[in-house]
Amino acid sequence: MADKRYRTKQRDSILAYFASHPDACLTAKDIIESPEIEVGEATVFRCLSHLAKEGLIKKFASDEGALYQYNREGECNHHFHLKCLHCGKILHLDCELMHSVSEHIGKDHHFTVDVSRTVIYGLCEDCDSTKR
Amino acid sequence: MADKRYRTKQRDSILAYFASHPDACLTAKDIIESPEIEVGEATVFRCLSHLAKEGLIKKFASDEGALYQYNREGECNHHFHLKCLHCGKILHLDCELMHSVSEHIGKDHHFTVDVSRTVIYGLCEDCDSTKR
DNA sequence: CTAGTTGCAAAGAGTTTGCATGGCG
DNA sequence: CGCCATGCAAACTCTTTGCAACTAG
Repeated sequence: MADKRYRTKQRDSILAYFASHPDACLTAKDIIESPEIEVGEATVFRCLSHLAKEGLIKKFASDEGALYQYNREGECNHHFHLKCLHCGKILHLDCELMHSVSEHIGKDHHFTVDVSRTVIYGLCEDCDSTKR
Repeated sequence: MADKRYRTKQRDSILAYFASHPDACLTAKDIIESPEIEVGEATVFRCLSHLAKEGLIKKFASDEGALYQYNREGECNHHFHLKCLHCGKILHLDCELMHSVSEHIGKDHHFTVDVSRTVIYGLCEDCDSTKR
């Protein structure tokens, strides 16, 4: 496998795209079809996989293929994320109580929570009100 | 769309398979390749989708395609689930504190948590100890 | 120059759909 | 009998891989 990483314009443009959409969850398709990015399909997948492996972006599974999201230098790795099932918006749950929740699960349920991989699903305020 | 549902032996055998593996997370492939089940590929997908829509099983996304899990008459809909990133095991987090967590998120963060759709990722006790 | 990267096209998985046949109610 | 379900194969989508040309270091 590749150990060294070259800095190419393709890689840079994909990373820049994530940096300019720091809260968005993007599919590979989003990037391939994005007019700002002129990169071959296979390269997009390869870059995404590299970037995810390096921790610069996060990857998670969804119904319509893998989603990728910018990882702002690890600053989102210590809090939970909420994702709205209706509009797809991601909220950052930075809150003391939630830190103690991880501890509680670790101590009392013997399970080491990986906060950065966990997404709590539900409905955001806006979607919840329009749905009733 | 189909509103009525017929009871067929294919549907029954798939449901029985879930009932006999109540904690397992199964892919469509698992079911198609299972020797106990003699059902066409397309039918498996159609049944899974029906069963999920009816709430008899739960569906969630993963890297290798959708996972389906038996839903024991809704009794898993009010607690969180923990999934080990290493061995894939699912644990049921039935605990008072966690109920109040949903409430807290609802009240203080204006987000209505859908417990049944949420999976908390991390490492279970066994995998955590072998990993260090 | 060397090793990683790219783009294209082909190959692969997983899943869906069209259509004629079969089976529940 | 009517209508949904089934099975097969073809179609589709998302993702990976082989390979020759290319480029960063």
